[in-house]
Amino acid sequence: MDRKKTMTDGWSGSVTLNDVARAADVHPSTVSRALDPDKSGRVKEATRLHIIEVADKLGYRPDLVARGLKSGKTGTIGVIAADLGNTFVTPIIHGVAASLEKAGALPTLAETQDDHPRMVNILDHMMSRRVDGIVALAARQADKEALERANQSVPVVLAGRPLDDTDLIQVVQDNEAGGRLVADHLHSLGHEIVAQLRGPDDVANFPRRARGFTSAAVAHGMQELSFDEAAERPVIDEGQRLMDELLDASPHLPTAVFAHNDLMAIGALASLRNRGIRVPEDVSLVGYNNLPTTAYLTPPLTTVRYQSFEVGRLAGKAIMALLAGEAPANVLLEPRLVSRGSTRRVR
Amino acid sequence: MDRKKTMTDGWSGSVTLNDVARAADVHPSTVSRALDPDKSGRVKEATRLHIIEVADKLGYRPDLVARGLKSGKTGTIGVIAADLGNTFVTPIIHGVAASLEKAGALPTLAETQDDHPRMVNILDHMMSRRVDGIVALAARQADKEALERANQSVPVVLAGRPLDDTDLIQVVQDNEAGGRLVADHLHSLGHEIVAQLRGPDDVANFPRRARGFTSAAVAHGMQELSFDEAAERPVIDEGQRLMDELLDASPHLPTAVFAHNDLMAIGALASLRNRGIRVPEDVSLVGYNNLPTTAYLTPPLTTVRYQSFEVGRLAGKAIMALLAGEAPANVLLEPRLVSRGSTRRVR
DNA sequence: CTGTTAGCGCTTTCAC
DNA sequence: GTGAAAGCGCTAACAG
Repeated sequence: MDRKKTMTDGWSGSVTLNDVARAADVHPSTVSRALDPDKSGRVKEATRLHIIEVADKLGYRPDLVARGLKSGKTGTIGVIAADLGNTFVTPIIHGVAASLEKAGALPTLAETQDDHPRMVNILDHMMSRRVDGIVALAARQADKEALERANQSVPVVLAGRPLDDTDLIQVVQDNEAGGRLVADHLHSLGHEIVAQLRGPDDVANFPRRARGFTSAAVAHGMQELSFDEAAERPVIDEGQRLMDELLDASPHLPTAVFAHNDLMAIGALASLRNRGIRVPEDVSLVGYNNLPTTAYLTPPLTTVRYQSFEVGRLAGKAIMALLAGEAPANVLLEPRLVSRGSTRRVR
Repeated sequence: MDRKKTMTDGWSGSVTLNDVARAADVHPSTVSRALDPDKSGRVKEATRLHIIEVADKLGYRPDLVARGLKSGKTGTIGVIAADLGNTFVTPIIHGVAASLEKAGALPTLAETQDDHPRMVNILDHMMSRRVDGIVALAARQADKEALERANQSVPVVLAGRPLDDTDLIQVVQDNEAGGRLVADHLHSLGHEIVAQLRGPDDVANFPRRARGFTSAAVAHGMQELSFDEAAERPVIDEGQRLMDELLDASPHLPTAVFAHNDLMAIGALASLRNRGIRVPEDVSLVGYNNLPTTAYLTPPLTTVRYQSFEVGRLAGKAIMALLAGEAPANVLLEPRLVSRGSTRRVR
């Protein structure tokens, strides 16, 4: 490993603007100008070319940290997720990264584990690092004040998880509409007795889905089994557990079940299968998010498309717009039902 | 939005060490010492407490950018993935983030899209940002020199994707052993005619899996159908396409197929199903990675466990060790076969 | 067009 | 124990 050695006698990365200036026999500020696309006009073409040549030969790399100290901009956007292990957030991060790249910015990641004190810590830490902005995928209602406080210092955009009663810019899906779509779909198939497997209450997506579903179900005159227990976390195991409990608690089977996300639906499917209840022959099942593998389940899962990448992309765009002094609007993406084999007309 | 206003008259984040010094009526360097855990001993207890109190009251946050300029350490580790849309990398990033957090560092992300020039750009950019180290998940053989060059400046660790003929520290799984496990498993079930659906050649994981599989198959006296086409990318669609081609090209069916990852296996399953070929009755099928949903497919997929989170965690640990001047060893994690319903004894 | 000067916020000698 | 002074690498007035 050469690093140790080269570190001592100066590796390529440690060539500074001053070194270039000395080698090119000009003043540092001239180098600064020559290398800045915006200002290279103010430098004589010949010197500019000379400087660039010298800089190249020396392997000069601008120090963005030093530049950041001066300019106040770090080119870094903090991205705060609840849990990077959750496949739902990945496409959002992907989208954010794609948007930032166009502006030469880079995302820096942290995880709250859905823990409020951790969220506060992370916000603090990110301010200390002078991130230019924050995209929060992890917002829970409890985090609202902390996020709004952060927004006093740098722009904050919420992505994928909305918050009630806030002025923060939000890029999310219309979850109520999504819930309604599911109820509409089930109604159109003749279902009259339905139930929900709820995701955690404190993540606004889930109560909104529930509200949309219930309101449409009521409007259609459907009967919803009352089952208010919510999953601790919206994961496969919890879906299975809730489905088990619903089956144990209910005197009669619903003809259709709406699981608040695909992972919970997969768990529900396992629960039903274990008891010999067939999907969709005995019970129809709907998920949410349209994860890539849901189409390959048996039966393929009916679900609601959540354009996570798009959410991330637009959130990234919004944060860059805020930094440019513009005032981006909230975005509410429209859900779309993806009808597959796990739902069928009730006999 | 208060930001604009507060930006003008000074928001909480802009309280500097100098402000604290002035308010506490001491010299800036005393504040610096009082707030540095390592040096707080050299400050009188009373002044220290006073300073801390004042700092708190003013809402002082150290500026990590300024500190970084001085110390040369940014507390940032560059993480380079090929494609954040690939669910295989997410747990690795998750693991890296978890390890870094313990050291107060944060990952900064970029994507190569498996494009070599982009890799070079990203490395450049990350050096410019003075990242303290780099964890590369995206290594292709073509990137070797660029990564080794970066390693002259800051420590580089490879995670999840190995590289041949390099001294870079690597944290990966023993893919050859994984391939052998699959062949052993199929042999133990009496399979004699087998085939592989190959992942891209330029990602060392896949040729290694292929090599391990073939060598064990040969050792067991099994016959491997020659089918050398490799997927462009290791995804569902490509798995389906390759399976289709294999079926079209081969005069007789293999009794078992090894898809180089789970996504390709899912595609293969769809292809087989479309032709009325049953898994596992007619053909056994094996994947690789043990993605969470594979257990819920019909049939549940036999696969090889890849401890991605662990790979990330250890890679993060390795990079922090390198920064601490230690010399971590390469890590080669042992794969484990997860036997499920998609493979059965041949009749 | 180019050089001079100053300083971003912090740490770190070196004095006293 | 604390203060003074210098400087990390860069940019941004301001001169000339």
